[in-house]
Amino acid sequence: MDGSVKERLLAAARALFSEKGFDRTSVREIAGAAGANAASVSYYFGGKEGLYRAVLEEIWEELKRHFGKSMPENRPPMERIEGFVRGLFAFHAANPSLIRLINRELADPTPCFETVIVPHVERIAGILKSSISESVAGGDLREGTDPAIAALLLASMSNYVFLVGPVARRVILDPERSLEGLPEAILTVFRKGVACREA
Amino acid sequence: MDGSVKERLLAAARALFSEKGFDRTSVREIAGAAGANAASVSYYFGGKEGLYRAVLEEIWEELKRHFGKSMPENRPPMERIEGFVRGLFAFHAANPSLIRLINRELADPTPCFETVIVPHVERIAGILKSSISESVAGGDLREGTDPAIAALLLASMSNYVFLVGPVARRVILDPERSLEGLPEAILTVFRKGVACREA
DNA sequence: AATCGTTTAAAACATTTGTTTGCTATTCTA
DNA sequence: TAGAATAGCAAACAAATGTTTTAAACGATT
Repeated sequence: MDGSVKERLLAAARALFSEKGFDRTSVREIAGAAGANAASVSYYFGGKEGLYRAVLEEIWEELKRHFGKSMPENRPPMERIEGFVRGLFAFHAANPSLIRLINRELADPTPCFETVIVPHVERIAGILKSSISESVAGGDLREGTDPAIAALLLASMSNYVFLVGPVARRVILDPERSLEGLPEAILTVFRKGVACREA
Repeated sequence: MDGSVKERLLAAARALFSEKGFDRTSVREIAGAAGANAASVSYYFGGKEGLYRAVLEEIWEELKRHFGKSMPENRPPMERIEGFVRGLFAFHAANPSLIRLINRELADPTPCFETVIVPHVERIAGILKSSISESVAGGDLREGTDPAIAALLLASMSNYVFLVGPVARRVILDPERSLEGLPEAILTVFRKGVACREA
């Protein structure tokens, strides 16, 4: 075991919460995986929920950094939109089963939702919506496009696969199919769906 | 209270499971809402999971009937595709917060997943994919369209809003915006995204 | 070396969970 | 009508959970 108990708890909690969700993970299980005692969860994080909150915040910080790179502010809006989709897929590739933690929170909010999730989602949604607005103004997307709806549909396509998980992926996609071409497919559908000129 | 205890349990369980999910709903809570005793859950359904399974099966039967009407087999494939989207939205409108139960199961499978969810999803996915294939063959959708990916993206757009629930809808869409025009927006994006001629 | 605050573990604790056990009332049947 | 089966409930039960308590080990500082 390397790292402090606190760090190990955080890492173990992250893995277990990601895989099974908040409710189906017990503090004893986390502590066991971290090679620590169950009491240390309350000691360091004030309880199970505090640990969960810490995990969520850690993830959002990473996602923020990630989007900071894939959606550069100084680039044209259409590039930021593409960066959103590609960045999301790349992040997932680097952290399998992790986005499910966030999405699970979107589907079934815990008390953390309002304090840690909403602000971050609002931020990303804001960037996405304004990028779309700018693209409309700049003539890259069709006049009359509703930024909120367009953002929602883009987020839908980009998130759903990860949300429904490998099991459901198996049912809809072919069993051994990779997600290789999906970001491009999404962008193509998005572009043709709301664009007024070919990319 | 009307109906037998068994029926009342089923109705209460359906409402509570839909709203809060399996883990966060206790049998005492269900029994209380049904005006019955907690023991009756084990008595009639063999346990909490049995009751949950019964609820899921009931919902799928309804959804099946619903899709049977909105996706008529004797109509052209593009109409079935439209029927999928409109039917899903209509079903949701009639049963708010209910599709979340199914989607929650997709995101976090319980033991019921393999036995009750997979077969039904496979069925719908099959219909969707073959409708898309036929549309491609018939010239309504672009040559080279991948039916599996197209079906996945359509399902993504149609399901995500309901999955993330009212709370997250608030964040992405405007607060008081209705879902009125969404099915048409989805179909437009889908058509333009993978169609080769305007609808 | 003694003392203080921090860290860790084991055990005890209080709750909540789903389920089972008896027992009572009702309903159907012979 | 007598008896058996079913329906329903309150209470008891066992297991699991998150948390608190208690105490021991450790490390730095004086």
